[in-house]
Amino acid sequence: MGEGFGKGCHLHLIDGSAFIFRAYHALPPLTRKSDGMPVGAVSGFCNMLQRYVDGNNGPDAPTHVAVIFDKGSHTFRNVLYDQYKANREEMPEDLRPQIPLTREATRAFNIACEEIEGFEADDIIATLAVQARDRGGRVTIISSDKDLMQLVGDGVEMLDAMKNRRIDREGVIEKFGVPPEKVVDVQALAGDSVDNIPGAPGIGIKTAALLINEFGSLEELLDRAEEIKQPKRRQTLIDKREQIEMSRSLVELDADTPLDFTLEDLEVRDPDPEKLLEFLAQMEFRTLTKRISEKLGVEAPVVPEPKPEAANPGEVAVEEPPIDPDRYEWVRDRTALDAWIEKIIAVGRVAVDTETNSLNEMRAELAGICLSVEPGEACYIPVGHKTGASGDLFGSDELAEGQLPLDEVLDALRPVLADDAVLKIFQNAKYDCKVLARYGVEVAPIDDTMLLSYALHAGEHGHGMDTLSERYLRHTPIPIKTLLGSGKSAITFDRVPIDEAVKYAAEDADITLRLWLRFRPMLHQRKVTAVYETLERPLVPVLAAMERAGVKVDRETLSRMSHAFAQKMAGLEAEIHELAGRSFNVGSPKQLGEILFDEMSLEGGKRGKTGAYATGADVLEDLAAVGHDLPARVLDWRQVSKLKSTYTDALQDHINPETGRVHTSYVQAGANTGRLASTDPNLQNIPVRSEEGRRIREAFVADEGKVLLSLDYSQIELRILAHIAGIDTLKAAFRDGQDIHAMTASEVFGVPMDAMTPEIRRQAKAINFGVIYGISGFGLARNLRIPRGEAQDFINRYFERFPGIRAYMDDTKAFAKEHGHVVTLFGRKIHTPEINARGPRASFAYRAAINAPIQGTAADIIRRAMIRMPEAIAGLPATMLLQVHDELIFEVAQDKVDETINAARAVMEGAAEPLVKLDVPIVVDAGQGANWAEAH
DNA sequence: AAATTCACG
DNA sequence: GACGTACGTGAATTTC
Repeated sequence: MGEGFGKGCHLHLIDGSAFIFRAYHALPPLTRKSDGMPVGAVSGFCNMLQRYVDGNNGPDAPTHVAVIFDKGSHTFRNVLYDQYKANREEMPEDLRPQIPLTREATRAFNIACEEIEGFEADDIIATLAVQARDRGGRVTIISSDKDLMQLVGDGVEMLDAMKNRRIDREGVIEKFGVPPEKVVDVQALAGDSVDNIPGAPGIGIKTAALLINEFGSLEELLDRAEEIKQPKRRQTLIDKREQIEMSRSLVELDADTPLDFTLEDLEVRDPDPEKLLEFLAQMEFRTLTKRISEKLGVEAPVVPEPKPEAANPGEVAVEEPPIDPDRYEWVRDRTALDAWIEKIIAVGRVAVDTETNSLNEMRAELAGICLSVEPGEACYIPVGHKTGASGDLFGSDELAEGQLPLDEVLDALRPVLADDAVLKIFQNAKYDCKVLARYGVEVAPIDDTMLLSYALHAGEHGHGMDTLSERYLRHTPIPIKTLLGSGKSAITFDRVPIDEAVKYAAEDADITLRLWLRFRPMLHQRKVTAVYETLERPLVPVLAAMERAGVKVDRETLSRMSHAFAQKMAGLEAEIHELAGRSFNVGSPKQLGEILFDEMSLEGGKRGKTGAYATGADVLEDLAAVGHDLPARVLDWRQVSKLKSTYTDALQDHINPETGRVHTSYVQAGANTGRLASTDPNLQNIPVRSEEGRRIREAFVADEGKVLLSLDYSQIELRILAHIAGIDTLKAAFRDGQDIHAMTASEVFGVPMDAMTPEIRRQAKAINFGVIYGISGFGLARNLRIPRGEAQDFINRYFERFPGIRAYMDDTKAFAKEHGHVVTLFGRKIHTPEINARGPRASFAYRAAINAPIQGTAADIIRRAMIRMPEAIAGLPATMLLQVHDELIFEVAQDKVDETINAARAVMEGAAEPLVKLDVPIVVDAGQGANWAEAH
């Protein structure tokens, strides 16, 4: 033992509970490999201790140190107030078993570890701090807990280890507006929602500090409460005196905790390397064990390596040769090609991949085709490679050596590709099928590893070849960049030297086949065969046909609008600069934020995480509403700018010169819920909500003698919600064809239907949508721009009136937590891997899990309609062109409009059947016109 | 490449 | 103890 504690000594007191919680929330839920014990918080805790110890050198190093923990949940404060900390959530299940381990960790670092039954850590810290101070020593409390700030002063400081910021007397005044000795008085008034300390209702820290500074102390304030001018505040202080005084006793720390140890026991000790490393090894912290053993100059104990995980748990490993690009074959003559075709027919399946000179399926020209029949056996048949790939600036259009003629290859392959008895396997079949179709080659039947993965793993990960190969084959494919380069100097695939192309291209076919071998049997095991066979596979040719058809877009109309928008923008820009007093880039949120909140010093400037002011539409609207002209003009400018750049300008570039039409591409495996996505260009977000924007739809026109037809599902998601959650009132309303939002308003707000106002209906509509999105008080409040409490009241009343909705939400959450996925009415599984995470990520996952079955079921229904549509309209001069989530757009000869509507509507309204019989009617509205604006 | 904003259902 | 929030998308633009 060293000398007694006294002058010159420096005591560090670490708030152990704060360390634990911070560690727990900062790290993903790690488990110990050998037995699955959760150890994430312990790991973080050790890292924090290690960092703390490392930082302790130099003149300011502590002479004494202890980590202080809470022990027991019942303390003297619970006797004072039975609601003390009553709103605390239960400790998470996976944290509880880690608590004793953090004590062990502390001892392993050879740091004093102190706790006393029935006392909070804060009281022990207070007691030690006071003792140390009284004996002339310095104290640093390592915590950012504001409850400890009352201890600061006279050589006692706090240190926020996270921000590495010391908090002294000045810091406390900054935080509380009063010096440390009056912090308790302020806290007594302000209360604390975290610890459930009531305080004085309606008084926060700011007001409390004001009052205490004015009256000098809490006692004085309460005694002279009559003198307060504000009537409400005066009354509160008089009425709630008892509650405020009790709050004070709750927040005041007890510096007389009976200790069973002394300050001398806390003397800093060097860690015992053997003991520390043994603990770390036992926890199986590899990195930390290594780092600390290096630091201490000791050999690291052996931590057992975990067994490598099987690529797919539950899967039998497939015996396959390694992926070796040098083994692939370059097919350069007819004999070789015929041998491959013979092999394909014998096996009855082949993985196919086409290489082209463009990613645009409507323009791409074939460079070559690759085939694979068995893992490790693949070939590349080049047909369009040009000479002069490198060195020659312009290349040359001369065909390179060693290629069969394109026509000969296609003629030879055509029968196999159309052969019912030969399955053609692709990764993203739609792309290859569209390219081949342009060469007059039909491909059927097909399988698609991307869609297999989508049916199996939606929500778990992406479904691109690279992702799948790395995840399921533990192999990183040759990056296409190594062949094509990137940026300006990038070349197209038809200019890649053939010997290199063989390795890359054939590898893709090899990988596709290997993925197929794994995924195919998994469909049954995971019970998603029906999803794949009825919702995915048959949709491929339907989408391919829609994309190839394209929609006619009138360039003149767009061009005229572009010019009008440009003029309007210029006018607005001049006005904006005038109002700002100087010129700046209106398109730059950063510059705009500085103008608004720094130069013009408008209220409400909030900075985002990057430090820039937020200038979103909601912010600007609030400013405009209080009479500021500049933000109002910027909103106008932004609207016009968006319409011009994204729509009238960009859309013109997408008009295919050969067809005069715009050919979007649908991403079938993009959205986790089963929805499609539309890209290049996105035709699912063409403006409609604003009058000005809607006019862009006038540019989407029908060919001569034809009209555009739009059929859309009415309120499909709410109908599905009513069915799934089993809400009789809602179901009846839909059956009776009532206004569903007005009905909701009537039920929730108690307003009779004949007294309904548009405003009340609007609020009910927002709640209805909110429910579909996994409602929260915060979200609804923001949407309706009402106080959060009011929004919460709405929600509560809604749940009271429709208890089935809450039951649905609870059940869905529980299902997701148990199974890791949710499921649509048609069996589509949407995985929710983050549902058991913690913090904001879990909240996201929760809301997504609520929404997914509803959005996903709607997506399934329209998919079923689309798949049946070609046959239903087969005899009609009608083409299905576009899908916008709940809407299908057709182009049809003028004289067959009614017949088409009848046929298409029947398919859409009956799309759920026979698999699912909904308790609510499905209603489809129809519109027609020369352009999309008229048809919608 | 990331962040911000905004268009749609 | 502290934090961030309606669900699902794609594209243009600015900024780093």
